[in-house]
Amino acid sequence: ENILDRSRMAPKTPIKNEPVDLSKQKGCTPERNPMTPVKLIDRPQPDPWTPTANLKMLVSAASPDMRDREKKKELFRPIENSDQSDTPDSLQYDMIEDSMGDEFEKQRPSRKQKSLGLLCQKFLARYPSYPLSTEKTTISLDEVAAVLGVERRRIYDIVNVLESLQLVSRVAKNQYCWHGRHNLSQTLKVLQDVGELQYGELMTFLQHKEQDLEYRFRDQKKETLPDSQDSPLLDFSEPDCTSASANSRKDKSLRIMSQKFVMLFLVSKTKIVTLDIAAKILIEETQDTVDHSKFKSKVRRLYDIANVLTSLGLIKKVHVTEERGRKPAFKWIGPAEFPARTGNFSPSSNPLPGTQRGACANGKQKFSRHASFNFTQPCEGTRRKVNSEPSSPDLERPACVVNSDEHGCKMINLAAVCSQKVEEDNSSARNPSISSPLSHLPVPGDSDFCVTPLPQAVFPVVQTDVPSLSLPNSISGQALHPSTPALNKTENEKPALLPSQPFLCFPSSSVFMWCGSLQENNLKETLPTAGDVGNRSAEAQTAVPAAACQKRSSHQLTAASAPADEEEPASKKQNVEESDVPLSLVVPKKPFESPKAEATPGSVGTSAEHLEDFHPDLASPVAPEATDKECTKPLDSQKQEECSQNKGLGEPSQGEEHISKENGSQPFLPQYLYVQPTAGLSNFNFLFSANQAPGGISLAASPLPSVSVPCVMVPAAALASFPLFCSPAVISPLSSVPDGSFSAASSTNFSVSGLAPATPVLIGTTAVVTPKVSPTPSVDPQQPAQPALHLSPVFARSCAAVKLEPPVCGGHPVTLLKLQQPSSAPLTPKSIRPACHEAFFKTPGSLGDPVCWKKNEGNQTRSASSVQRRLEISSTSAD
DNA sequence: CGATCCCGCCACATT
DNA sequence: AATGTGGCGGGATCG
Repeated sequence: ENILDRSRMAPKTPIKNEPVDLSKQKGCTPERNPMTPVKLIDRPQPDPWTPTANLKMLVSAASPDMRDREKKKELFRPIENSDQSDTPDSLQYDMIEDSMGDEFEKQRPSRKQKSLGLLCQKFLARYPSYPLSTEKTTISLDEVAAVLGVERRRIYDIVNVLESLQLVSRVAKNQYCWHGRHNLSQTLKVLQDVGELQYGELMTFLQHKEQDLEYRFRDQKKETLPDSQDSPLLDFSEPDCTSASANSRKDKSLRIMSQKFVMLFLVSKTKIVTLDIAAKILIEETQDTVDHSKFKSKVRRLYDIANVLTSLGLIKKVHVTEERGRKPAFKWIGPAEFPARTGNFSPSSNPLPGTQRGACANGKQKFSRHASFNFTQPCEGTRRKVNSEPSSPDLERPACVVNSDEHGCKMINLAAVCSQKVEEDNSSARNPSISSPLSHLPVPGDSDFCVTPLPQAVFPVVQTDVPSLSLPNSISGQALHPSTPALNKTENEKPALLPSQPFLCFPSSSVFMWCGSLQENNLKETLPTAGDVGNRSAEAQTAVPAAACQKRSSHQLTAASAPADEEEPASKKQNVEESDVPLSLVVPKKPFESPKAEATPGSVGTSAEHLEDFHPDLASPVAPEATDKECTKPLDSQKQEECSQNKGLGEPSQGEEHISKENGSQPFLPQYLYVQPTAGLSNFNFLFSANQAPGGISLAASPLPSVSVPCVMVPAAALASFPLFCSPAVISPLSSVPDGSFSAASSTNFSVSGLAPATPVLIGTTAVVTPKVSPTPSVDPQQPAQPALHLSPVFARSCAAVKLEPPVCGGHPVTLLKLQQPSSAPLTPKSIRPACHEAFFKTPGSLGDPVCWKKNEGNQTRSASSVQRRLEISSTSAD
């Protein structure tokens, strides 16, 4: 509908403003956006511009009926149209169909045409979903409002929600910085973690019990908790800088509400949340009392938020049948589960940047940062962070604190929510593939990659967090980083930094093997998802994919139909978007993606590709990224010095096999190989094994020192839950050796040993990357904290993991935890930081030596290092 | 008639 | 005080 509407809308809406715009545009010519940095998307207002639109325009022009204003616009448009002809397909259809009837509508813009959702789509169309690193796009509220032809107030509605997801951040008065979706997965992860903390316990609890309980709870709810939720869940806001003063009203509402709303989805089993339940949960006070009016008001706001989220392709409207009848509800169709429940907490540390506006007003700094980070691809981002660390400004973002105690109440609600039955809006919606599969993907990588801009800096941390459960986190993080480091080298960034950090640096080309923690099963599931994504990407790039992904096909169709999708991601379609979303998810999985992304704009696709690796089909199709392929193969011959294994790799699929071979026993393991194309960076190749081994990873990771890759192998069991890790552990580059030591764990795929010699590798913990960046630090602290706070579950898990690990790193992990905990306890970011520092320093030695890394024995060292790093980072930043 | 949600008043925040 | 933000809810539309 929206689409159609849009087309229609275009004509009308703008009326007032448009003239202005037009004038501007004219000057510039179609692309005009000159003014706006954004430029990216011309299509922004595609609606009008579609070819069909043009026709309409012409027609209308011909007819006297047309309005004056319209005329103006139209006149201009035609010109523009020519340029933009490419505009979105959807529009076109509409246009065609409508063309005749439109006129009427034009005249009178229906409410729909003015809807916030549509407006949001237009808004999003203006900016690239995955902006290039270099670009930092600045958004001027006034300008956008004028261009879109709406009052500024409406723009606030959109921006506030986007900000809650960190798609944008406020830079200054009237100015926002567009970050795109690079960090989206990270943000979601954080929200999920936080949500779990707050609601999760109950949720899970409830879930088990099930609906019955739910209902009960609902009733109970009233009684139970007063929730103090008031305080922003995630406060992105920076506690520190800005005076607390700001808190007052701003923190609340839309931004926070949006985050909470998203959390409900992420925590909900069904991924479906009804408006009323959400409203009740979100109402600060006790639910019962809630006046009807208050409730109504809340619902209204939720509609506003839902419209934006829908435009983002994160949710869609559905109906749930409950006891009584059907109720409006929304279903989450965005990426789902990242790291997953297993190790959630970490995120909290970094919470989302979003809110923090006020904080220090460092607009400048932020700005710069953003610039640097944002766009760079994830990988770079991480790197930069490192570099940037010194800069420190980031601190602003200090971690967010999450307070989530009120869980109880919420939980109840959640439970209710969860329990809800969904009618399922439609068969299609359900595709498990989308939501669930994705979930599997761990995002660890993403976070790293994504790391985005400062504000987001947090994320990186988050990543770590995930793993936080046990060391694994760090590991995972590290894994990701490798690429970054490499980049750094190339770039010249400071090697020094790198060393400190947890990553591995490989000389330009190197091959990495990853072990996926995911279980086969999971993998499979994930794969599909990935596949989807991949497909999309592939399709976009090449037509190939389709076959492979049946699943998506339905969804894809749209995409397929419009080859251009890639280009237009944001522009319109949810469909596309949806796919996009998943993609993003995917990306996360593969830590490396980011690098690629850098190289290729279509980073998203790339990520998918990686995933695809698993599937032969996908992989090949993906090809589009010739680079990848090239990389892979070349790797064989070339790069992978170490990778004896890799040889086989030539192809990704093969790579898997190899891995498996090595692993031998492990059936699941070999998931895939990821080769990183050199594209942007130095050439890195990655091989992933999908196996679960995650557990191993975690530990292994910690041990950084010994780059020896071997580490990885943690018993999966523990980690299993976290897919992420794998990677970290992974990293071990080539693993020629296997395992010896660790592998014992079973999964061990790699033997890093080989690597060490071959190339200098730096292994960092995940944290590493971020280290310097202030934001991250904060995050780290949090992570630890969370666990502590929270809970047990995680904690326990972590412990378990640790136990498993013992052989390898055992102790270390634990240690880390402890350290973290302290920090966590305080909760407050600040407090945490200090702690971190201390901790950080303790271990430093290990970190510092590059050499150590390579060889290091020590898991311990590694772990410590990672931890330290984190700490450092925080500290540095703080400093 | 209930579900949506546009519109813009106006309070609070920031400059 | 002016201007930026954005809470909030009346009431118009939609279905």
